[in-house]
Amino acid sequence: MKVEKKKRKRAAQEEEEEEEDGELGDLYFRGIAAYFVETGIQPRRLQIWKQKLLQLGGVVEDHWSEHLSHVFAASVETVTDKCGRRKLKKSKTNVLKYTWIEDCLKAGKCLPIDSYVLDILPENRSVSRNSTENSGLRDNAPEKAVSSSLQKLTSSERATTSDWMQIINEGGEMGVVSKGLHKKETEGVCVNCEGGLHNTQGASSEEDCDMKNEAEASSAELAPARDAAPGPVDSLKNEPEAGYTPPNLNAHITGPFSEIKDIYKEALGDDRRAFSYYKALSVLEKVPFKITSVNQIKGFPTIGKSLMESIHEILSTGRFSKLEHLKNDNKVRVLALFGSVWGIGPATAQRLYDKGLRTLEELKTDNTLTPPQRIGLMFHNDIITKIPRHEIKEMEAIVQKSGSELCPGISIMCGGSYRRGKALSGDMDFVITHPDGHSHTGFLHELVRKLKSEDFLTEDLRIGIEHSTEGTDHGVDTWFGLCKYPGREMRHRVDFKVYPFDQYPFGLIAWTGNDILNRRLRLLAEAKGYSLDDHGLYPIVTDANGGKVKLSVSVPCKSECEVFEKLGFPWLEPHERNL
DNA sequence: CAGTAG
DNA sequence: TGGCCTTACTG
DNA sequence: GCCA
Repeated sequence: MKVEKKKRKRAAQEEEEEEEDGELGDLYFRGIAAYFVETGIQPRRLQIWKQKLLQLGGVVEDHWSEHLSHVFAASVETVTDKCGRRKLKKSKTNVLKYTWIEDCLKAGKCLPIDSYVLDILPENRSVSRNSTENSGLRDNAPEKAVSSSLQKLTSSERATTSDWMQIINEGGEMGVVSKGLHKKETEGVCVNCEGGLHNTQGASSEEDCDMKNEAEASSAELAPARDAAPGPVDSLKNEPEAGYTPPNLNAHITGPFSEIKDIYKEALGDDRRAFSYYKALSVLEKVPFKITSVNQIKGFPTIGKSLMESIHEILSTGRFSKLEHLKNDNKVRVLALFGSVWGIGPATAQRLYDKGLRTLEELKTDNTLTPPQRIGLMFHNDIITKIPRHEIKEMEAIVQKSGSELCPGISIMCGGSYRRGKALSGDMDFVITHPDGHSHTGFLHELVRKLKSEDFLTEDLRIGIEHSTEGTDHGVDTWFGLCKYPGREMRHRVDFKVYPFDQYPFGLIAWTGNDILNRRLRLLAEAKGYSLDDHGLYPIVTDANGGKVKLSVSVPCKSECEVFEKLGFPWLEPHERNL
């Protein structure tokens, strides 16, 4: 968490499409008009594919129709659910696996489609396949279908495509939220929401039950939308969630980028530049193929001129001179080391350096460190060590058990990167509430005391405000500190946040992240005349003087998915929030 | 208030 | 060229 | 650092 839960900036905008692309030579996707069946595909990968397709001369449509040249899907099942078996067979559309796009990108050219065709079987789903018929259909030269489909592309359809890109690319400016996404929202949000709450990791049994009821309640409210589209809902419900953590194929780039990002942030205090690398990292990590040429990522969002040059250097020479330069600078190295200590930022690191200190050992002799910094220093090595998922799961159970003993019905959930399904996390973020709306008051102090007595919590780093018993304020109890995995002395960073029940969904979203999602939700809220933070969604109204005023009463939301829904943002399972 | 964190 | 988050605690 |  530590690393990724930081600054968020305005993410990249859509690039200016067709215009300049028209002059480039290698638009090997020219003439392709495609629809993407999204079921079972990570949103980020979809984004990249669509982007590349557009970039290289193709057209992406947000709905299926028979004039399209290509349809891409993860499997036969998903595509037939979405488009209908009969229609597909009737049309001349090439139905391909997504791997075709990946391989084309890798190859840098348009490959033959033969081995990528998804065979649409006749009515019975049995195994027998009519390869003759299929191959006959598929062997149509793409150009043929393409040219005709191109002619049918009206300017309005192209505009649709642009809208799509805009949304995919940024999620900002969502005031314009478009048809394609909107459709998906109304179809999928309720059922997905239910699934999402079911899937929440390690909730105590009572709490799991509560959450389930909550989800069902909200599903019921939205029943009309669901009833309106039974087919797609079924397919979404059965959607197999493949690979929560796709392998990063571009560690040769993201590794050095991550290093330089940390240096900019923790040693040099250049947050802006650091965040540029951070954003680029989140894009590069999800590129579904190994980048071997900068041409493959030309025009990607968040990757501008400078980063392109850096990537080019890494690809062609295997080195990253900018990073080497920084790492060879002894002062930068010391600043980065000091800055990696919890509680010590760039300014303090610089001050300590100026005092002549050079190592963590020497730092321990300094008497100007604050108590939290001293603790951060003492357990520096522990704290920077990532925690394996299964250990977090056990520790979550410990906290839940103690919490329940203390206050039956309390809900304690570990959010952060753990909830997003990561295999390793830098820390643990516990988000706590109580469904009765009042028992959370004063709970945190007791919980911390009990967990300390059990030798689980060890050191305090920071203690948050006291929660008002009146409930008129927005106070959220917080506690930051360290804990021990049972039987071991190593310390881990732990955060607790206790929310009143009505603010809980907002807190849970905020502390599940990731940062980029939070940023997008916040921008979207802003565009729709709201202000979103970790305890509510507040309408912004214009007062008599024309000034903007944030109402103090939040739009009520009983669940995470209700927040997504109110914002008009397509529902994302926790593991889908690694944007 | 600056510095720091999430 | 300037904007790129917000809020709250520590000392 | 990226972007409008």
